[in-house]
Amino acid sequence: MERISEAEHAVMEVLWAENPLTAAEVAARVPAERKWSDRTVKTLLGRLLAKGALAHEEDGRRYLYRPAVRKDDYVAQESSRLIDRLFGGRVTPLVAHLAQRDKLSDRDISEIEALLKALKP
Amino acid sequence: MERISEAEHAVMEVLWAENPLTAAEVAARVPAERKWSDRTVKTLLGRLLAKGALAHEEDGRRYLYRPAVRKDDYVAQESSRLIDRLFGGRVTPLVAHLAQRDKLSDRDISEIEALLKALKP
DNA sequence: CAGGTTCGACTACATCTGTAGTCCAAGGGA
DNA sequence: TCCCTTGGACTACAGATGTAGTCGAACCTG
Repeated sequence: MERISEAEHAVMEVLWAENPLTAAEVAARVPAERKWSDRTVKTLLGRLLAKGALAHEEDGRRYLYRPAVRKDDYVAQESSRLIDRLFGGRVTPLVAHLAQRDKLSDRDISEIEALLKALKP
Repeated sequence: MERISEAEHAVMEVLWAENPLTAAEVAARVPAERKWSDRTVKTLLGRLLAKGALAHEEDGRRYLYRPAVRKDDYVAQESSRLIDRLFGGRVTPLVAHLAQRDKLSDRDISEIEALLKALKP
């Protein structure tokens, strides 16, 4: 799976949320803070197509775009990437780090505990 | 704190592990898989200096480099970045994701549970 | 049917990255 | 002293990325 850049990721999010969409529809749904012209969105759609991250079907003379990679796979890949690079591939140091940096609220802690408990046989 | 690229990060790791070091010493300590010429390492050191991620003191006509940002801060920043982008800034979904993708071994689970228990008042 | 509109394809261009190469001055060895 | 080495500064250059602009064909509107 070819690497998806940050800007491209914003486009993927739109299509993971709803698809298929035309280029104009995607542009309309990209978060407004980006302030992208629709040219920009089209460029990103083109690059994502070329990377195989999107598929398209023709609808008259337009394309309807839909994801060709699953969000979950993308998220897994990016997460692993970070965990490998910063924590030697181990999850515990990541959690320890978050804990130490006070990134975990009491509520987070409870939720995660419940989650882990459910995982145990 | 200006963004540190992946290649630059490899150089930072060397200096976080041991410092101060000369450029040649850094080059000697970079993981061999990188197969970087020492020119490359010098370029990266220069860029990191320019970004303020490193500090240098003069030692004769050479520089001794040392980190100017703490590893922990860097790690925190990169972690937050990912969690914000992929999990809406919440940690629980990250852990849930890792769990669901079988990234958590039984041992991870036990370790994390112990860690969380220690955090509770 | 003619002209404006909309599409995708292609082109542009500055910046960042990865990976070096060149240049000149300071040092060190013969 | 003279040359070779070593150091940092500056330059290079291709590929990725962010952010568009241009162009020709197909459509719709009047």
